[in-house]
Amino acid sequence: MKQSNPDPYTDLAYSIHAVGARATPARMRALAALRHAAQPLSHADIEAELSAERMPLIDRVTLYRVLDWLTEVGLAHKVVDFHGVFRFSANTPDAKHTQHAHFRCTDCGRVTCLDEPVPALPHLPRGFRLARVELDIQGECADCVASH
Amino acid sequence: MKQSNPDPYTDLAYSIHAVGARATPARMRALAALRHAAQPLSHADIEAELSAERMPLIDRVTLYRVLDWLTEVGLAHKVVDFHGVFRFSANTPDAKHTQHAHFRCTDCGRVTCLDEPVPALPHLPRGFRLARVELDIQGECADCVASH
DNA sequence: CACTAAACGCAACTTGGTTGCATTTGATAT
DNA sequence: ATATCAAATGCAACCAAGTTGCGTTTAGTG
Ligand SMILES: [Mn+2]
Ligand SMILES: [Mn+2]
Ligand SMILES: [Zn+2]
Ligand SMILES: [Zn+2]
Repeated sequence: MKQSNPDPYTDLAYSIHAVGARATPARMRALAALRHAAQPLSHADIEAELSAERMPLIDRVTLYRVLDWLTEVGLAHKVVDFHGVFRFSANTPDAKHTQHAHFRCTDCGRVTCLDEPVPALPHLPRGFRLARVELDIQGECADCVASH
Repeated sequence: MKQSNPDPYTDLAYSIHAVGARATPARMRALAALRHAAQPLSHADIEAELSAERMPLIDRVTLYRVLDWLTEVGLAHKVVDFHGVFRFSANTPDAKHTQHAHFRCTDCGRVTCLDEPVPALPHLPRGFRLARVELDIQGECADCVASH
């Protein structure tokens, strides 16, 4: 368990060891991809990125398992997009991405983080227990509206 | 274009003719299923229901096309659930289902309509155009929490 | 360096959804 | 009533995303 990097967040192996697990290449590379991404990535997105890095290929099943595992241990966040495809994002230490909503442009496909906080939920009937909430907002971004 | 039923909403053929299209068995039966449903139904749900009615079977491709068509003309509403599966609900004339959120129990799978209105959205950056919003709330319902 | 639980790679499979095309049919016009 | 034809259907083949089972490899530990 070497401690290479002084910043615990940017050190991939450190982050993985921190949840008590083995820091394998597949996990580190997938997590790196998520951390450098500007938007939530699909399995296909990540597979494409990883195979561009000229390194040994990671099996697609392994990648599915790694992504679900990252989600399980809280290093990533999993949501389903409007096409029914799962997308993953890195959970920053302060969990920024869970605190705000995302806007997806139907034209160019870009995802914009909305800076305002997610609105308060309608409160649940007595006895109900909340697990998670997903808020997806779809439309056209300013660029696409302008260029019509 | 016979006008059999005095209530235009409960008359399936009427509703379909009203959007200028042919009232076929597949369309009427699918729409009926959605209108009688207490929750949004998946393609598989509807297929099961339709094949229980002892009538000629409707091809699965036709059902996919009918559901997307109903959505296109505004007779139905299409959303994607937490598993990435599309679910459809009938659009009542006053569009009730678009005005409130749904709670899905991870245990028993039941969907509960939350009576409170959907909270106000975070407002969008200048120039953005909103098309649709999807709010999904997941957790355990009171029954499942009680029976642990 | 040896050990072993944990992770990986591969093949096969499943589910949900789509495409192309030949055949049938609902509504209209005669 | 019947002919007509765009619109809708049925079928076969295909695709994309995700899962399961199992034998092999490997990260971390002593
Ligand atoms: Mn964000
Ligand atoms: Mn799918
Ligand atoms: Zn755009
Ligand atoms: Zn329940």
